[in-house]
Amino acid sequence: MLDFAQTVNNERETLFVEVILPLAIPKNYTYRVPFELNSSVTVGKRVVVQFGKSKLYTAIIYTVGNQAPQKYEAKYIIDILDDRPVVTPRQLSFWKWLAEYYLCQIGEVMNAALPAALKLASETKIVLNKEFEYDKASLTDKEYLIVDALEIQPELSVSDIVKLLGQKTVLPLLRILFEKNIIHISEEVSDKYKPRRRTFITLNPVYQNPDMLKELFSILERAPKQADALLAYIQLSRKQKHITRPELTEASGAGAAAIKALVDKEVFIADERVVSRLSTDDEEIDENFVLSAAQRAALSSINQQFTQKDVVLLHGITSSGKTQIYIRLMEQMLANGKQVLYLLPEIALTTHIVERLRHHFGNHIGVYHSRFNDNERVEVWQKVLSGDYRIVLGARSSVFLPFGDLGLIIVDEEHESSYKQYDPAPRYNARDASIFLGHLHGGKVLLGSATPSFESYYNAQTNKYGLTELHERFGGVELPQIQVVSIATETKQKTMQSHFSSVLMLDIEQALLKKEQVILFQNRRGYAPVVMCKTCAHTPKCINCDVTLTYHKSSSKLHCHYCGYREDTPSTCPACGSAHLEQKGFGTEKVEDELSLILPDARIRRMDLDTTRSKMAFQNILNDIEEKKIDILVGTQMVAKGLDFPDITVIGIISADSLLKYPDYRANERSFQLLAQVSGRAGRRGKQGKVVIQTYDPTHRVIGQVIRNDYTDLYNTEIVERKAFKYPPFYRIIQLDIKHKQPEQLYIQAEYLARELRNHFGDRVIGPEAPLINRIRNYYIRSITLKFEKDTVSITKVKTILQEILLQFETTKLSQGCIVQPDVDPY
DNA sequence: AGCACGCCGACT
DNA sequence: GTCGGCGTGCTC
Repeated sequence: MLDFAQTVNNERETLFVEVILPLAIPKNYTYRVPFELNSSVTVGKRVVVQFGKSKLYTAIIYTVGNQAPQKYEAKYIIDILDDRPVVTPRQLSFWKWLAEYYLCQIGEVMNAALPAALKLASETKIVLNKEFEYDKASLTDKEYLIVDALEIQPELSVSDIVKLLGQKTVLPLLRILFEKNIIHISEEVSDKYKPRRRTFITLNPVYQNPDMLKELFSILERAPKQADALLAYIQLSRKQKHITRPELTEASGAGAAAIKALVDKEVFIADERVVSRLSTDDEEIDENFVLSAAQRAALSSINQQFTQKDVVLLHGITSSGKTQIYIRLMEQMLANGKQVLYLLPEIALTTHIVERLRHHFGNHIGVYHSRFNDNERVEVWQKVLSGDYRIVLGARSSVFLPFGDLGLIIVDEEHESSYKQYDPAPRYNARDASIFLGHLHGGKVLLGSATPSFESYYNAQTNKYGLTELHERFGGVELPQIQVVSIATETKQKTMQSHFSSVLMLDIEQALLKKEQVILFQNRRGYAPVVMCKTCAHTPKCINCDVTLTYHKSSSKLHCHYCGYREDTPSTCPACGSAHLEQKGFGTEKVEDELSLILPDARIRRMDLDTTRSKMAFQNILNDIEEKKIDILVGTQMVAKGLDFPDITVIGIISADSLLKYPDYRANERSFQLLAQVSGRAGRRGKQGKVVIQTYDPTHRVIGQVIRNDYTDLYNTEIVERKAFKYPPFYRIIQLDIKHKQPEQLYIQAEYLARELRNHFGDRVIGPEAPLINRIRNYYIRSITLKFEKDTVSITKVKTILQEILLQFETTKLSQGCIVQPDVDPY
């Protein structure tokens, strides 16, 4: 169980609490505790406080003290929402560390950490003052509209009134009505989380006696519907322990009335229970797998290294059976009474892996990811807090769950860039945060990958982390055969059919004949990334961003992939009026389209952001592959992850060039990871897979390294450049994204900020530079990059100075309208 | 993040 | 002359 220091407070003493508000504000606020709540204030509980003129927020108690603030009169806390803390002191330390490390506000961390349902909704409700008589004629039109609406519907929220009037500024109006005593403003905080309840039906134990049961059936002869219901119950009870009323109604076909009649007769006993929204498959623990010799060696190596090191990197090629090693490690932790967090990239969190682990660990395992709704998230939160869940399988955000005693964190596919959150702050990396989290719990961290990030591999090479390598594919599965095809050569020989080389087509056709499956990878969604006028070379651009619009055939519109803007595809050039518009480049949509022309009988499906937007779509595609309803799957990066199906034997990389040419220092690392990962999808037991890589640059160094599956060579060549050009893992990078609506202002201000930074950090400051995309959502962007030597510069000191500079910058008149967003370790 | 205060253009 | 646009600053 968790152990919270329950503060026992003198009832006469005036207490003050410092709270964290779920806002991006730079400090915590102090509230006064009413005497009657003195004994209930505990760090980590939620309180309701008023902040500002009218807003109520759910805040978390951060500290409890008895010192009255000197400079202001503290407001009272309005209420305490919890009997026991929902956030542990350890989590609060974690939040604080995260805010400091990633240069953001602790309120932003709170927002990322707590499920929305634990942050109460503050809804300002408006009601009429019934005691007051007023002259309707004295009201303005808008005031009348409000009063009239309130006579029909007694309670309206501010947002209702905004909708009603069709204008944003209703508060002054409401204030007048309030001052005229016509309305009341009542604020109500409602707890949004409601546990799910189900009515369960059980048979009155009296009827366990066969004679009684027989008698019951004869009584029910004249009530056939009820007899049906009883029969259905008896049949169901053989299959499952718990039977809900809806299940019984469905199974019996007897209708709700018959069941109710039996409940009234006390044949059935109905009781309402809180049930889990999460799957509650009955426990079944399967221990029957045996590790190979290589796996056993790896496992003992990991265990041995954990005695000296807190972090171990497991470098194991695809299909080397890393998951089974994880399972063994988890079992050890459970035996020691510790909790385990198993992190996976969101995309890899498929029912496949969940079921596999449920199979082993039964209901002690919780799953947590963004596809869950909020009620489900709160439920996982509570069960982790209570210790019901010993293992959590989750995506990035599960590092925020309230673990009591975390013995081990496994970060699978640790190189995945999706561990880094970018958009709302905190811009944190769950892999790096895990290492600190593990440290807070005195637990161990295992990083697993077939293609480790250079940061992790470097740390392993320099003995900061332990290293275990596993280079043997489990069950003797062969590595796929990789063939590189020169697009240039095939084009010259006229053997390309649209985007498909003769080599790839032959392999696809053979696979189809053998009823095997094919994956085609194209790292670009949409149909044509660019539409260009043949006459004047005009290309349509987004109105909000500095990017060309991508043509999507399915919607027949041009889409912006950055802000979601869409417009109709013009039939003539908007600039010169020419009718000759040309589509340049190609995305997954076009690949799918053209392939279906060449192979009309093949069942082709596409998997990318556009086809998996809905909640179940992703899973549906996986199911269809499994059931062999799909012959060829065309997709983006998504297909590289989480697809583990035995009948996929051919993988085609339509164009490796967009990966290799990507203008970023990590392009080679990324390309290798992606190509190695996609290739790993080909072939399984007894079938050697085939990978075809199409490229204009078949002699590219990285392609050679992929073919030889030579990670070490890749690492050794790249690491030299990383050092020479001052990149991680030798340097720490902090990037500052500077945004402004007016480009001229942006340039001036960014230059000014860079100068200020140079005064402190010298030539460690690079830029301002124009990023790849100059403008997003109507904000122009510049970025300043800071590079600090890892060995010799204290990053903590750097951050302190940096924050001072930023604070100073933000308070000068020179930074008007400017937004500066720090991004620490912007992988 | 809200929300209020405060200062400039287009309307009754 | 006011209404209302959004820039700026504060919230315990």
